[in-house]
Amino acid sequence: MEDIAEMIMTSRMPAPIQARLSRIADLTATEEAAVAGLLRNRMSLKRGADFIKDGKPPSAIYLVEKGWAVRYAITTEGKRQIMNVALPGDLVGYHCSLIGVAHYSAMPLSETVLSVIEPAQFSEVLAAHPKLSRAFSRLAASDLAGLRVQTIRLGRLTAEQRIAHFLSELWHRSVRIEAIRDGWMMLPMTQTDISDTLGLSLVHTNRQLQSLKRDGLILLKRDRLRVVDAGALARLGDYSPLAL
Amino acid sequence: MEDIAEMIMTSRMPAPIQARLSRIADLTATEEAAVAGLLRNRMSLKRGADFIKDGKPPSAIYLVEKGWAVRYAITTEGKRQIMNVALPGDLVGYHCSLIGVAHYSAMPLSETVLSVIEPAQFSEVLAAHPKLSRAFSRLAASDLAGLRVQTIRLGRLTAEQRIAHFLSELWHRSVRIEAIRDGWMMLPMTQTDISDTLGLSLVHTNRQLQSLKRDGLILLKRDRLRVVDAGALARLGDYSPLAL
DNA sequence: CGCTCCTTTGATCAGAATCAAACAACGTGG
DNA sequence: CCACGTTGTTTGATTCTGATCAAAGGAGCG
Repeated sequence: MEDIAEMIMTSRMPAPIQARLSRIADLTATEEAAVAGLLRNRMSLKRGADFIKDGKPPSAIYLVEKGWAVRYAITTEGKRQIMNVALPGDLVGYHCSLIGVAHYSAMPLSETVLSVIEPAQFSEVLAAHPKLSRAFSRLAASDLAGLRVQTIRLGRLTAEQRIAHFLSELWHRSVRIEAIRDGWMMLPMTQTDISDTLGLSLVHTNRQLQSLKRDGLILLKRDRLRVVDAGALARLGDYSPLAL
Repeated sequence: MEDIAEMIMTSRMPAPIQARLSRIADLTATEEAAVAGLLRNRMSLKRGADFIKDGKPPSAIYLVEKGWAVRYAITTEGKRQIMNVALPGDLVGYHCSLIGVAHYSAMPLSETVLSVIEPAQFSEVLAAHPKLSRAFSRLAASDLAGLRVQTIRLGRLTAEQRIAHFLSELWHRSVRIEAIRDGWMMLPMTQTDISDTLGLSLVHTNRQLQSLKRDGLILLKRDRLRVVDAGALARLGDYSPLAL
């Protein structure tokens, strides 16, 4: 019974965004259907395939369904800064499509499935459903909040703290979207990706990660992470989960 | 004649936001009046008087009319990180009011005049005027863009570059809002404020500023800044003005 | 099996933090 | 109107975090 109900549900609206929105506002069947209507086009990309390019007009709005993606920019000196990481259920490119030009690039970190949303259709749906409009505004607000946290992380935390803080955030967000399996989280980021997110050098990132392992706070294999002592890690990185 | 026309104009909608919105979309008289209706309550605050407090539900949305304000947070170690600076025409607290809790504090850097907007009234107006709604969404988008730029600045620029980049941004934004008088810009920030924005120590900030003065890129007095060679400063800081 | 990408280690260097203290400007009250 | 306290700026000396350089291991893949 449960299963059937769930299947019907997910056949209407893909799981990640469904879970996300339902935590923000509870939607009527009509509203859910409207969202589902936006998400009919899927696209599968492999690591590194930019789907938004800095300086170009974005061609769509993207919803991450499976896998991870990052927003990033490259300085004239060729250094890369990753601004944030988008997990399943996160929307990428909405605000760029408002301005008409992307001010960052976006790419998947691993094999990733995206829903491709037509901007015009998106604004139609928002206009027609005020409750959805509000829900998506809140999603945008949490994006903003995440960026502000990134600012603190880069500006005022030490290398060790940044890593502890960042891993805490990833862990916490993964818990929220139920992406922890058997106590492990898939972590499709290289250490280079992590350093480019945290404004550190690769070598230093590597050493700090090792130190966290040595201290028994985390376990880290190839592409999986396990946070052993989430409390201690959060305290070390001065991390507190965002409201919402 | 000009003066009278201008006075009528400003009696409808205060100058800073008027200029801002009109660059984004051209509004009808009705829409302008709707905005003006939101901005009837003014408030004057002195430096340091928090009008948004981290962790508390924000009581209103604020529009900076005169003076500068900053969004900031304090780490558990007591370090302050300023996330961004709000100049006249900038909106503060909109997204916090959506979430219902502020994830930063905000305070004026100097004697500052704010318009206090009732959140409920604000969303009513947005609901009633789709064009305004879109215009404010774009404002929000440029906020986001500014934060992303701050991320790059903190993560991948050297101290010298950060300062050059930041001063370039302030200068450019001041030009946009016509706040340059006789080639000088009011800069109501202490060097401590600047260091807390750029994630630097006070001492280092001071030395880098002096170096920019020595190199003839800027002139800096007590509370005024003059950018002598905007091109060189921008190049040094890898700054490029945001679209919009 | 050989290539490529990623991680790890070692050694050195430099940018920026910290510590300490003097100096300058400002506002206030006597 | 000046003395004084406060806040902000400047300077000097030292320390340390984290960058850079160089190169060796590992893992996955065609």
